[in-house]
Amino acid sequence: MAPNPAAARGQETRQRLLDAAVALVPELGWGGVTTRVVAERAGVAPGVVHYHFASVTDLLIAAGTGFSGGVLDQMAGELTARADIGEGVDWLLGELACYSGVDPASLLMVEMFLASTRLPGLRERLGGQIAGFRSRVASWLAERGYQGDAEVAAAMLAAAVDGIMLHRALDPGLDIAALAGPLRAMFGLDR
Amino acid sequence: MAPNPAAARGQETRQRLLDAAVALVPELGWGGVTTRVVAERAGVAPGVVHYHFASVTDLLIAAGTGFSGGVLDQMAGELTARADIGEGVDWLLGELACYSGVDPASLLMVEMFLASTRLPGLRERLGGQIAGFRSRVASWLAERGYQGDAEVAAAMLAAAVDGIMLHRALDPGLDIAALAGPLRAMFGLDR
DNA sequence: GATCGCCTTGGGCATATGCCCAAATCATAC
DNA sequence: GTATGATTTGGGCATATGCCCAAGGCGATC
Repeated sequence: MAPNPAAARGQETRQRLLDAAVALVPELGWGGVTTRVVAERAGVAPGVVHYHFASVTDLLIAAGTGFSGGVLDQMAGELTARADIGEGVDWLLGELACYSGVDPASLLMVEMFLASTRLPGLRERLGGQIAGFRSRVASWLAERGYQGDAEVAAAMLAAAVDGIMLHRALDPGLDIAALAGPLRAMFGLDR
Repeated sequence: MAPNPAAARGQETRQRLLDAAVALVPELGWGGVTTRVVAERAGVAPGVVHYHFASVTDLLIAAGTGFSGGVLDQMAGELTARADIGEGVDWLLGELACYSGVDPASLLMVEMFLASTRLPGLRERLGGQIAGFRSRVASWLAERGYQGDAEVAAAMLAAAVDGIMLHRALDPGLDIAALAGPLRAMFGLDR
């Protein structure tokens, strides 16, 4: 089976559709991304969408989980590379400062949370990714000598991160750096 | 100006539309609520929607902010009635246990967060309500002897609550009670 | 009974949507 | 040159959408 060059081009336009979807969901909302809009953004004819994907929803799920998987994997990798918990929390808050709460990445994540309540397929995939993230963070916490249930602390940390993201969307003036105090206290630091 | 009875009936059907919208947004998503669906749920003809509201979006904003205002007001009232911070945090977690994360109230709140990024009018109103909630909680924290910046702690608490809500939607097995440990630690309790 | 205000009805218009499909395209293999 | 295999095209269909509007109640006032 020779590596068909037409097939290769096909994979590339498929990727362009995925990229377009990732960009459009934050702009228009999960339900606002339509066949024609995503095709136009990707620079292809409308029919291509249903050639590469069974439905618009399928495209959105593939695009969303592809994005979230990458983000969570990289974030877990960088966090667990920190030498101690305090340093990790500080790094995490630094990262959060880059996310305004109304940036595309944050919005896409929240859109996926919501859509997953109506799409079992998405829910299963995203839930698995988050569980993986939590377990990696929990191992890191335990290795770095966290006193208490590391699984619970990791869940609380992940929830806090997303909560902060959510609230920054409404109040851009929220001072991220200041939140370090309570967050560090949560892990028994600064005593 | 006599209290016109026809006008009174009008206000009642207007309220039925608001109630229907509050029920439908969690079921179908913000963008999934259409003129005809909300009219049918309210038991009125489709035309009524655009008689009482300038647009479907207007209806959704009015319904959403009406709901969130009530929830936040009541929650702030009950929380700040607690005698000390530890008791308040425990009560809050108890409340959260009632919200599954996929219950209508939680979903409506998150839908509003997202929609507010695309609707300045909604954003302004919802942002104001959250700010009010935070300032009430901050006063309560300060009065109860919280050591540190009460405004920051209130913001972190509110964010944590919403983050927990978000994560429960994906992982119903998340043990709320266990989160009390890190949360209490955040306020310097249990030392 | 006639008049007046407000609410309600149900249909209609222009537009947008998801998905489909016969025909066109195009680089390669023969 | 022609056949092959895929991708791509652009239009089309049935349906759904937001918003509008002329006509119809319906109770209160005269």
